[in-house]
Amino acid sequence: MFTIHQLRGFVAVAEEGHFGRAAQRLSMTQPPLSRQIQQLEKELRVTLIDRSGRTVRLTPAGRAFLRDARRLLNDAENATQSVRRVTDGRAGVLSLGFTATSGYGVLGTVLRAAARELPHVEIVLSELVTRDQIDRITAGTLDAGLVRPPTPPAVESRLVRSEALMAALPVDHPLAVQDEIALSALHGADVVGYSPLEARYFYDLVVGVLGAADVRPTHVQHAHQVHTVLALVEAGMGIALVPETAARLRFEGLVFRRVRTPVAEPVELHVAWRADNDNPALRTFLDLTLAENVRYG
Amino acid sequence: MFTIHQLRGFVAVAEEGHFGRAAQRLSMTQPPLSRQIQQLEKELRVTLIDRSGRTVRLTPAGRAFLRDARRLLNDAENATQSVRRVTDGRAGVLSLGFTATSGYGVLGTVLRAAARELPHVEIVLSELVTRDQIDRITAGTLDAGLVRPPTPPAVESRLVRSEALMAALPVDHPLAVQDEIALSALHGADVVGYSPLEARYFYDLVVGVLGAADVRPTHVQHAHQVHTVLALVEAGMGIALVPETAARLRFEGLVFRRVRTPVAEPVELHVAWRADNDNPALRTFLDLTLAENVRYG
DNA sequence: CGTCATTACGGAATGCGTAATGATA
DNA sequence: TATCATTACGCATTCCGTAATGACG
Repeated sequence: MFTIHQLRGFVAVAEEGHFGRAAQRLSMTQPPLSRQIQQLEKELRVTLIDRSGRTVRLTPAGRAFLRDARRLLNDAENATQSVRRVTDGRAGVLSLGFTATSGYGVLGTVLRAAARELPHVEIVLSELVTRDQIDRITAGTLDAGLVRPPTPPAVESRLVRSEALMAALPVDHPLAVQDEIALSALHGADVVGYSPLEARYFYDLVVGVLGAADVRPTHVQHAHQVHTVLALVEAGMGIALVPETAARLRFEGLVFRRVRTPVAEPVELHVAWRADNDNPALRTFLDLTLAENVRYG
Repeated sequence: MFTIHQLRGFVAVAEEGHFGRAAQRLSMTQPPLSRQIQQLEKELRVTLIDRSGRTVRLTPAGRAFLRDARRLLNDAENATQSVRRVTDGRAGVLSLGFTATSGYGVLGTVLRAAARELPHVEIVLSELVTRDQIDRITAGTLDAGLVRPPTPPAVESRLVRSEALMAALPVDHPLAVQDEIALSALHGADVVGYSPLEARYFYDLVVGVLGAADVRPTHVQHAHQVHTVLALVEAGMGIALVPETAARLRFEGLVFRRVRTPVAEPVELHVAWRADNDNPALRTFLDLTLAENVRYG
């Protein structure tokens, strides 16, 4: 196989049309350059340069090879630049998990910021519940995840965004006339809740918020996912407490109202990753995700 | 810049996941392979392989570079094959001239045969009169041309196809009722002829054919190109003698009739080229063009 | 005969293989 | 401690530069 050095030599000679000038351009003397080309030709078993005259003229094969040689040199240079970008975290592949709910709000902001700031980083997305994300992060098949707390000590995590709870209720519900709904108003009301296993975080959150206020509603139904909960509300099964961003899911006949809770924004979304993950794109991705304009943008 | 050898080494190690086996595959021992990779990494200023354990694990940068390295090796191999095809005449660029009239018949046959037999040869076409084709062939800017004889001694040429002359005449012309028209029928008739300068070959041909038969028609008009001649015939200016393949130009209100000439097929088309042309694609192209199935296909 | 490419030759650098060392599971 | 990668060292090859030769205009 020929050498990249030989390609350089050939391209220089072809472009200068002169061994002497080509050698000068390559900071060397003519003889080794002459041998380089000879060796390249021997390797290819093809004559690239017509030496019948004293002038340098490419053969048809030489002209064809010149294009390929230029492209190869260019690609080699690009490969170098590209791999350096990967170590800088400015290129590469990052696998990112996210929960269904985070997809309505934070994920879009994060992806837009990444597309803008890290155009060479390809982000591979997987919608997964928090538990599965943590498993995969631990196993090393996921670089980062947008998850609900808590996270085990084995993985790092930081708060990305916290948001308020809102009440979702049918537009014709008596409470819908109010701008803001007190927790006490839910006492005895029909409430659509979350599955204690599959939606552990929201289950605990809602139970905690209502329990602290000593409000005991009637739990009429459980669902795994926020959009299912909203569908049940729309079907008239009751009221639900959902994160603020879920209000982006426009359901016909559904309204959202502020709920005053002890903690103003009790719904937390964290980004989680493994401390010893060596993907450089992870660092730049985390810097980006934890930047203020992404957290609140 | 890194070496193609280093790329080979890296790809082997990455694929085998083991320096020893990779070295075996490359028919060498581990130590130089190990150094090859180190040098590649030093050159790139990037760590490609995680050596923390005893196992070979690629870093994210390594995974990214593996793709590029494979592609570069593949492209280099392809470039070698490709340039060899050029010297075989099975690839490359061939510039071909043709006269407007040859475009109606032979050219299509030639191009179809070339596309079938020489798929890697790109044929660049130029429509030019014979005189300009000869000039460019002599100057070396045209590899071959489909021309009318005669050609000067400085260029080689071979007959590609000869064809009969036909009379083109308006559908309502008195002579149009005959299947075949005798030259003597043209005596005194209005005939649309060819320009003695710009269409020298056809001018000489028609004058020669008619003169030998001692037929003296009335030359009403000259034109450079066959399709112009036909347009004049259609306009009722007279009869014209045109090559057989020109009958492919379907003009409304125009019919073609056989003409009995001393030589059955007096219209010749030749392929011309310069003897010292070093484009290997020219040889294969000529072989193809002069093959029987192209000459008569 | 002057310019330009190729061949000739000597020294430096590179690269492989064998042997020794180091590190990990 | 056994396996696997890296470092150490000696030898062959490669590659560059200077000098000499050859060829075209």
